[in-house]
Formats: sequence, structure tokens, C-alpha cells
Amino acid sequence: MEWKLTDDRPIWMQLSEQMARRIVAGQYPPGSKLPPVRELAADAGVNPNTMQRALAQLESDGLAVSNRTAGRAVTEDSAAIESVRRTMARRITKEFLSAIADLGYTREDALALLKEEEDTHG
Amino acid sequence: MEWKLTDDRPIWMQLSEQMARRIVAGQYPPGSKLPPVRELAADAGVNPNTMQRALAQLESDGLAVSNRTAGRAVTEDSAAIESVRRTMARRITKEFLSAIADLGYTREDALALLKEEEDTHG
DNA sequence: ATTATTGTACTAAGTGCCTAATACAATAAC
DNA sequence: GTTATTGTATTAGGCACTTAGTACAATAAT
Repeated sequence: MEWKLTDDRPIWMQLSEQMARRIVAGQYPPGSKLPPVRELAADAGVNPNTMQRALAQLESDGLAVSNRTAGRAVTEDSAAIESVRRTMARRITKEFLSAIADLGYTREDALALLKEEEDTHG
Repeated sequence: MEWKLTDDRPIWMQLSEQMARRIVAGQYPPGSKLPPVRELAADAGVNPNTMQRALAQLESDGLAVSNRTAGRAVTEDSAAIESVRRTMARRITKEFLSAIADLGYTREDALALLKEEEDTHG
């Protein structure tokens, strides 16, 4: 998954969320080593300071730990990772239902919209 | 619907989107008059300048027109309103599917998540 | 032992967002 | 005709975000 950045939200927040997605999706397994801050920053095309802030947030979320000079690694607590994954999924789902309802659509409409999108894009 | 504001995105953007939602949801019918900028700003608890910017965006989107001293009104082009509504719904649906897929969930998982949320919150 | 790597911290500058305060022209309301 | 309302514009200041550049301590690599 490439870096997807929009300019209407703090970049460090988006970077943190995308790193979190990669971890919970298994791209970075529990206990595995993460690339250096400078490398991640270069890859994302942002300033190292910005990526540093994103990774600090990732630690606050309990998904990563830093070992000073030995680099940074994904937490080994796979249960915590799965918990974050479920929480993210529930939040996303709740926001989807809320947004659709705000537009005046029913739940049946929501299902129809889902089917339509799936039919359109595989 | 009350004003829902978060601090991680420009307020004027959020205000514009929520006004758009109210219009496409029929809370402000086509051709109806909108409250004055100052009143909307006071209601939302923001500076009039900020609401002014949000409403300017609403006009760029073709959902509202301003008549100088006669105030501002919703466009009478109900077809355009419905078009915006469908576009918003499709965008929201697409983002939901994309976000769920990023977490490593399948489409069946997505449907299960939806059912779970609906069962939980009516 | 020396060097390179890594996470981290710091300052400075530029930019956009938000608020506050004020002002003005056009016109609706009286 | 007078007044109030409305959309709009302007200036100023504070704040967070981002970048750029630099620096340092700890330690892995050699």
C-alpha cells in the first residue's frame, strides 16, 4: 500500500494511521523491526521530524516500541494488535452508517450502495 | 442535527460539508432561504468569517446562491441537489470499503461488521 | 577502537486556519 | 426617507503544522 496523503488533515496523523493499518493488516508482523525514521520519511516524501511525530503516536497507541539505537519494532503483543484492529473496524463502520444516515438514506439504501460499488469495482 | 466539529480538519470545511448534508437531506428545501451568516456562525459557535468561508464553498459546489442583501438561499435546481447527494453517498461508500479492505477484512467481514453495528445500535 | 546508524531534540522560517474587530455598499423593512 | 439587515472585505494577532538544518548520545557494525 502506497502512502495516501491529503492536505486537509495533519500529515503526522495520517502517517500514524497508515502505519497502524499496515501493522494490524500484518504487513509488519508482531515483533518485527520497522524501517528507520529517516527511511520511512524519505519513502513517504515528508520531513523526518514529521515521521518521527507519527511514530511517537504509534507508540502511544501501543503498537510500536523504540529501542534507542537498535531501531524501532512492532509490539509483540499480538492480542493488543488484534484489539486495535477490531476497534478501528468498528469505528469505521459506525462512521459509515452515520454518514449515510445523515444523507437521508435508510439501511436498505446503504446495502444497495454497497452492492452497487462492489459490482462496479469487483 | 447538531454541529459536529473535530479539531483535526479545517472548521470551514466541516461546516460546509454539514450544510451540504442538511441541504441534500431536505432540511433546507430547494429555493428556501438560509439563515444569515452571523446567525449560523453564532449557532455553530464559530467566527462569522469562518462560516462565511464555509458558505462560499457551498456556492462553489452549486448548492446555494447569495442575493446580496436579500440573504442566501438554497439552489432551486433539485436535480443538482440530488446529484450531489448521490455523489456524496458513493464517495462515502467507496471510502468505507477501502478502509475496511486496508485493515485486511474481506467483503463478507464488512457485511458482518455492518450487521453487528446495526444489531447493537438499532 | 573507530565508524556508521538510530532515535531524539532543538531552533528558525513559512504557511494556513481561526478569531477579533471594524467597515462598507446594497437593499429590505418600517 | 430612515433604519436595520445582509453579504462581503480588510487588518491584525495567535496558534498548529511542516520543512530545513543541525546536533547529540547510545550502540550496532566493522
